Amino acid sequence: MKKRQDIIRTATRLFAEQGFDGTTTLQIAREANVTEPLIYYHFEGKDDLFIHIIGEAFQDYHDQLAALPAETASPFDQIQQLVDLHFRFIAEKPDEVFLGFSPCPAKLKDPDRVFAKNIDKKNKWLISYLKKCLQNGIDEKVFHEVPVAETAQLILALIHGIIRQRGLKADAYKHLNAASIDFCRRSLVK
Amino acid sequence: MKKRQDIIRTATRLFAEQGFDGTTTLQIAREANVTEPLIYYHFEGKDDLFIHIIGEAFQDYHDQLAALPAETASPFDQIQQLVDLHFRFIAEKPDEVFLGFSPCPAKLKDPDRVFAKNIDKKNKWLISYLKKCLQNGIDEKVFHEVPVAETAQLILALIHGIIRQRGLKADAYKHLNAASIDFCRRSLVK
Amino acid sequence: MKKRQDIIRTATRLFAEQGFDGTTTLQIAREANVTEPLIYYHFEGKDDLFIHIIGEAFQDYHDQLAALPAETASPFDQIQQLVDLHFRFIAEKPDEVFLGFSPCPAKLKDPDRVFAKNIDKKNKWLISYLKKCLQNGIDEKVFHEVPVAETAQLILALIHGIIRQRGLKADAYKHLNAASIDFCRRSLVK
Amino acid sequence: MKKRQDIIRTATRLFAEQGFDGTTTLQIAREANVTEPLIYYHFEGKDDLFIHIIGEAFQDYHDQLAALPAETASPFDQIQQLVDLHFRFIAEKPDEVFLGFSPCPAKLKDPDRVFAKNIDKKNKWLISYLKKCLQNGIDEKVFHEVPVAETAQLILALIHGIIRQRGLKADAYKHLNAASIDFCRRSLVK
DNA sequence: CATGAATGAGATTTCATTCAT
DNA sequence: GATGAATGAAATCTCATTCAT
Repeated sequence: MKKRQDIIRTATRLFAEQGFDGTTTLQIAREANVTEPLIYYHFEGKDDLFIHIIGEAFQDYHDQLAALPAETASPFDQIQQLVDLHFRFIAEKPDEVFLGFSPCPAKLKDPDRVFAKNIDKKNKWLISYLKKCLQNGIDEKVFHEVPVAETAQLILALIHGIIRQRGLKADAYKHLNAASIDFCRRSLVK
Repeated sequence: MKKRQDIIRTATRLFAEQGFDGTTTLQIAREANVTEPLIYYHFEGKDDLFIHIIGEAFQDYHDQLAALPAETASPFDQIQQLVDLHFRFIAEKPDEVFLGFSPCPAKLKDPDRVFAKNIDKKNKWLISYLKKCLQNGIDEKVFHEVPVAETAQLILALIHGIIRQRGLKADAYKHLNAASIDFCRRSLVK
Repeated sequence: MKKRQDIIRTATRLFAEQGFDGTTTLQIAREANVTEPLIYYHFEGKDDLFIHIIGEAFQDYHDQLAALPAETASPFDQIQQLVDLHFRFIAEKPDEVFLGFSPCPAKLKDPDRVFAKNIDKKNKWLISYLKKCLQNGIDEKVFHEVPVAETAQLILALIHGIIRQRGLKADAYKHLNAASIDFCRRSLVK
Repeated sequence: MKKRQDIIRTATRLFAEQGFDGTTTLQIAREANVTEPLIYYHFEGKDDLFIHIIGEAFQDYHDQLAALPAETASPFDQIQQLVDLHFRFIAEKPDEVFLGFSPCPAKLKDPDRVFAKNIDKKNKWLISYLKKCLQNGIDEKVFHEVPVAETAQLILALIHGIIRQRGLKADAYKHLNAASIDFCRRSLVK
C-alpha cells in the first residue's frame, strides 16, 4: 500500500515536469522504486493513473472552492480569498495544480471527455465568480468601472500565469501573493 | 517548396495543440498531405523540425523586443509597449508564441541546452526590462512604491497566462489588451 | 509486396496449427522472415491480420457455394456436389478451411460480431441446403425416409470432422472423398 | 475442498469455450470465485490444472472404452456400442470430451509429449477398433464391401464432427444418436 | 486454506528513422 | 523532390507465477 503512494507521488511529479506523453511507465516505476507491472496492478493503465491523480487534485480543489465565503464578504475580499486560495494550493501541491490547469493530453482516450468538461466547468465557474465580484464592486461603487468580462479573464490569466511558474520557494509565493493582492486592489478599489 | 511550408505550418499547429511528445511524425505528414520521408528530406528529424519552428519564432520575437523604444519613452509607456507587443504577437502567431513560452520537451535531445538557455535568457531579459521600468517609475515618483521584483514577476505571469489562453478571436485580444493596460496603469501610476 | 504475402501465408499456417491465442506476432514475423513491425505496417494488428485471412477464405468459399448447381441436379447429386466441394477446398486450402470452421478466438475484439455472424450464417445455409436436398429426395421417393433435420446435421458433422483431421495427403483426401460419397449414397438412396 | 471443485469446473468450461491459450488464470479465479494463488495451492500451475482435467476425462473415457463388449457382439452392434458410448459421453460431459478431442495447446510444455501421445493412441485405438469391426462384418458377409481404412476414418470423423458441435440439448443428442446409428446401418449392413 | 501485493518474462503495439527506387 | 516498404528501439500492457502473511 505504501508502494501505491510512491507510484502516485512519482507519477505526479513526472507528469508535471515532463508532461503525460513525455513520461514513460518505466520511468515512473524506476523512480518510484517499483516494477512496471505494479503500476498495472494498482491502476488500469497509464491513462487511469493520470486520471486518478487529476481526480484527486480536482476533488481537493473543488472542496476548497466550495468553502469560499460567497455572500458575506466584501467584493474585494472575495477576490482576495480566491487569489489567496490559489496561492495556498500552489505552495502546497504545485504539481497537482499545474496538471489541473494544463490542457488534456491528446492521447488520453477520454471518451466521455470527463477531463475536458471538468476543466471547462472549472474555468467557467472561476470566470463567473470573478464577474459577480467585479459587478458587485462596481454596483456598490467601491470598484472603478472596469470592463467586467475582460477584467475577470485577466485576473484568471494572472492566476494561470503564476501556476505555470514552477519551482518557486514557499517564501517567494508568500511575497508574490501579497504583491498580487496589492496590485489588484490598487487597480480595482477606488 | 510549398510542401516544406505545409510541414512547418502543420507541425506548428500540432505541436502547440498536442505538445511535442504527443505529436507523431506520421500525424504531421498526414495532416500536411505529404509522406513521412519528406519531413526527413527537409529536416534532420522531428527534433530539428521543432527547433526550426521555435528558432523562427524566437528570431521574430527577439527582433521585435530589440525594437522596443528603451530610453526615450516614459516608464509606463515602456511597459505598455511590452504588453502591446506580446498581444500583437499572440494575435498574429498564437501557436508559435505558445510554443515559445512552453517548457522544453523532456525527450528533446538538446545536449547544449540551447533551447533551455534561450527560454531562460528571454525570461531574464523580460524580468530585467520590467524591473528597470518599474524602478524608473518609482524613482521618478510617477509609480506607486511597489515591490519591484514581485511586480515584475507578476506582470510577466499575466502575459504568460494570456498566452496560455488559446482559441481567442482577434477582437477578444484587442479588448483584453486594452483592459490589461488600463488594469496595470491604475495599479501603477499615481 | 512479396513480404506481405509471406506474412499472410505464415500467419495462416500458424493460426491453424496453434490457434490465434497460441501464436505470437514475433513467431509469425520470424517464420515469415520479416520484422515484427512490418506486420503492423501491412495490418492494423494481430486481430486485423486474422480477420483478413478469414475474410479471404470466406470470400472464396462463398463464391464456390454460390456456384453450386442448385435446381437442375438430382437430390443426391446436389449433396455430392456439396461434399465434393468441401473435399476440394480442404485439399487446396486446408488451413483456411480449418480456420473458417473453428470457433472465434475469445480475445478477438469483434464488436459487431462479424466473425460470429458469418459462421452462424454459413452453418445455417449449409443445414438449410442439406435439408432441402433430403426433403426433395424423400418427396421424389428416391431417398429412404430419414429424419431430415438430424440427417442434415449429421452430414454436416461428417464434413466438419473431416476438416478437423489435418495433415492428410492429397491422395488420402481423394479416397476419403469417394468413400464418403459411397457411404452416404448407400445410406440415403433406395 | 469445494473450492477445488469450483476451480476445476470453471476451468473446464473456460478451456472448452476459449481454448487453453485464450483463458487466463485470473479469469478462472474470478469466475470460480476464488483468488489466483488458490489455484496454485491446489495445482502446480495452469498446465497442471489443464492436464488434470484432461487426465480425469481420459480416465473415465478409457474405462468406458475398455468395457466395450469386444468379441461377443455382432460387427454392427460393436460399432453401435462405440457410437452410443460417445453420444452418452458427449451428453454427460460435453466440455471434457471437447477438450479430449482438441489438438494439444501449442504452449503447453509437455516435454514427454504425454498429451500428444495419448491423443494419438486413442485415435489409433479407435481406428483399429472400427477397422476390425468393419473387416469382420465384411468377412461375415453381413456388411457391404466397403474400403475398410477409409470407412473407419469416416465414422471417426462423424463422431469428431458431432463432438465439435457444442451447445446441443440432451434431447437433440438422443435423436442425433438414433439417426446416426440408422444412417450407418443402412450404409453398412446388407 | 487463503489472500493482497508483487514480479520476471514476454506479448502487442508505436514511432522516429532509413532504404531502395 | 518524393515515396512505399521496412526496421531498431522502445513503450504499453498482460500473464503465469510467487511471496509474505
